[in-house]
Amino acid sequence: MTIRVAVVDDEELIRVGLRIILDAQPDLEAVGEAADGADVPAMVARTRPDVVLMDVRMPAIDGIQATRQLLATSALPPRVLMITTFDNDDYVYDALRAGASGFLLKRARPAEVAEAVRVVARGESLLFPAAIRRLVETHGSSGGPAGDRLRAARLTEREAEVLRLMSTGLSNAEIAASLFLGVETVRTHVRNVLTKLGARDRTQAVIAAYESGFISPGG
Amino acid sequence: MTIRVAVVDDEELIRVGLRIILDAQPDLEAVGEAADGADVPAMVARTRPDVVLMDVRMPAIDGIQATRQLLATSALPPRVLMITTFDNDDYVYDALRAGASGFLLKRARPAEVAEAVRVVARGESLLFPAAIRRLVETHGSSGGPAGDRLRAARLTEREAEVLRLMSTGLSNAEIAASLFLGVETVRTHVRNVLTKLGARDRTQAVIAAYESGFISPGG
DNA sequence: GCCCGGGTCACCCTTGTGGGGGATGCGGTT
DNA sequence: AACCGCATCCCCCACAAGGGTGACCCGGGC
Repeated sequence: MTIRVAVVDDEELIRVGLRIILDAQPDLEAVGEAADGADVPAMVARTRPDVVLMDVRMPAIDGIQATRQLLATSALPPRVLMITTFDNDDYVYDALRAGASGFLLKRARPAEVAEAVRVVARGESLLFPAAIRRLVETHGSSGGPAGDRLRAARLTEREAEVLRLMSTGLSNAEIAASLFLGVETVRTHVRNVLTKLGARDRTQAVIAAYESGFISPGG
Repeated sequence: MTIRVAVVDDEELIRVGLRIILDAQPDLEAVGEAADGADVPAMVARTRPDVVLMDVRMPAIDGIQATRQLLATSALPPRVLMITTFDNDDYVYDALRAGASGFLLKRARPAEVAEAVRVVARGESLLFPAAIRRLVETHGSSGGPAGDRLRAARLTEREAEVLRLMSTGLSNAEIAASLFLGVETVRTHVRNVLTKLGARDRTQAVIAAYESGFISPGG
């Protein structure tokens, strides 16, 4: 029932810190560590984590490569949460393509770390705080991995419907009128959509919808 | 208090479909139909609709001409919402010049149709989601009631820059920080962008940016 | 039986947003 | 000189939006 988590980072300080944070949660359990991407396959095979917190920059094999190997060679691969400083995240797109489920800021608070682990363990994704911004500005998703992420966000039918209406520019009240619902209900759905997409507001959610291919320009 | 709507389209299937959609809404009422622009004046005089959904292409008199006649000859003309497939939008300017209040995609979802009708019935224009396409970059022609709208859609460099940042999901404060401006300045630019695009809020503006090609998914 | 996810709706609270003004300076144009 | 578009910044105000929390009902799985 507990979520098994492994930590991959070349800095021991980070590993220890994350382990403490994780073990402090009743539903999380730190089951393994690795100091380099090269050690990941063996460690994962041994400890069978549900989620791997993976640093990007590491001496021998970096987090992107390690993630790619992991998801390509394993039968039931764990979810991978990339650890990033956000200072230089040109690799965001590469990480998504490699199959990462989301991003975790190194300066995230313990509660955020724990929650992020739970989210990806559920099979959902954590696109926003770090990722979409770069997706928009730099390379393209081109209906590729980002689309999988959004689909993996597992919106319920109602939430997807609300997101579609949000993406046409409707306000909460208008969505409510269109679906014959109360505004409070729409607000609930919108809130769930924002949470699941990691979006801060409806604008970011709509951007995510476009960037992921959930919505296509021109219809 | 119900909004009276008339449908003008040469395809009966479209007319029936729209009528069903409209009558399904408690606040909308389909009051008239016409199969060609030539029949519009008489039909409008008889049924006195608040909004006319007008197809562009019709056998004898097309939607542009019918709209022009309607708004020129009637004392209190109804609002006209052009129905378009968006395949060929060369007539967008002509439609706006003729006095159309907005555009409706033929593949629009029922909820969107209903909402579009409500919007134009309120006297607002609906440049969404079809018409923006060129407005951002291109400048319209001159003259006519819609000429101002088109000219107004020309964004200044600063406004375009702000729109770009809005389209990455940034808040006003974040845009201000990015451009080393005061928040009030950004608010002014945002307000101008919204006005020029006919958008009600930043979400609609971002949608317009995507729909117009001003922003493309994937950068 | 119970639990749980989904959908529905309610309340509180804070803040960002957007609409309405206006003011200033600056660089072109006429 | 007068004008105007543009950019910058200021005020007030109303309200939608978003976060947090809790509630109810339903249907399905344990």
